[in-house]
Amino acid sequence: MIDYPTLLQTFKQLLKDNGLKFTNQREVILKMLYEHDDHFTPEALHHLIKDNYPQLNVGIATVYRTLGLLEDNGIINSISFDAKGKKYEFGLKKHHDHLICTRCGKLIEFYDKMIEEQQKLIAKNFHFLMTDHTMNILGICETCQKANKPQEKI
Amino acid sequence: MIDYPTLLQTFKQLLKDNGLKFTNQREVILKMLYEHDDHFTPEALHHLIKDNYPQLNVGIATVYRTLGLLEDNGIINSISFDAKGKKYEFGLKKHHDHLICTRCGKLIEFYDKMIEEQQKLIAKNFHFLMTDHTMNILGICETCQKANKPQEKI
DNA sequence: CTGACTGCAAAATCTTTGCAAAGAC
DNA sequence: GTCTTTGCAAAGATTTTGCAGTCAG
Repeated sequence: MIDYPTLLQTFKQLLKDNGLKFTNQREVILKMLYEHDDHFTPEALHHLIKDNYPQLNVGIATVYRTLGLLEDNGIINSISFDAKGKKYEFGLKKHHDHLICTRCGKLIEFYDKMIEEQQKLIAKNFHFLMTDHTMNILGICETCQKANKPQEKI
Repeated sequence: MIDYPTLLQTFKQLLKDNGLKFTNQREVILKMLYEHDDHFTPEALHHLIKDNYPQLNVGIATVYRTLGLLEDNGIINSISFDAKGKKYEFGLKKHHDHLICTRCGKLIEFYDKMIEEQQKLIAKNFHFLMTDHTMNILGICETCQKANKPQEKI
């Protein structure tokens, strides 16, 4: 995976190329997503940053604006799992797919060689030059299954 | 696919089994989703119903409540596409995935048995109760590869 | 009759926007 | 110094909830 100094360099160049400015807020948001191999809602990320960099006093609006910026440039990815918004993860890492719990929103990453191979085959059969793919398996995670064993809501 | 009278019967039984009542509003919402092979936001569905059954005067809250009820029982599915909410579709039909051309935006549906089976296996390994899954293969279609047209956003 | 359902409006969430002050270059 | 960015608060957009009247069984 890309190392942090290189990532930072790339990010700075990207900003420069677009007449944008490199700010502490932008760096901290990038860094948090790089360092944590996890998926964050904008709000969770905001909390995390406030805890780690209280003196910066980052506003939630800046978090949203920076996430949009990073996503537009392919540095992070977002996943929509329900009506309660998106989750973001650092994007420049090994390809993987997701299991998403539709009750608690938990995301689990997985990689399956057979599926990757099969996708290549499908693309080939349709004479498609595959550049990317996403797969989400939606369902109910083990914890939620146990927690809600008796079906109550009709 | 299930025929409407059977679906209605199933729905009524489901309600009865849970001490819930069969109402005109609930039937109309079910019927709309059954009859249209399309994806609706709650708001779009609300409009459609108001246009078709103006005398019922269905409230948006009832649409949300009924969609939740139907989804919880697997009669309809929801898809999250961005932070702006979900779309719903009738759920008791054949699954398919998509190939998407990033140059011309063409969308090709496909179904692959091996991938479907493999997904089940993955869900099982994670003790996930799979309710749905989506797979999109992004790339360049045959036509666009030949045309070698300049890249543009979908 | 009784308890569930409904529409309405208000509240709750989540995200975006306007703006004056602060900051990057 | 100039133009972008920021935090704040207000506005938007979407979804949920409280409640009194209505309706199904």
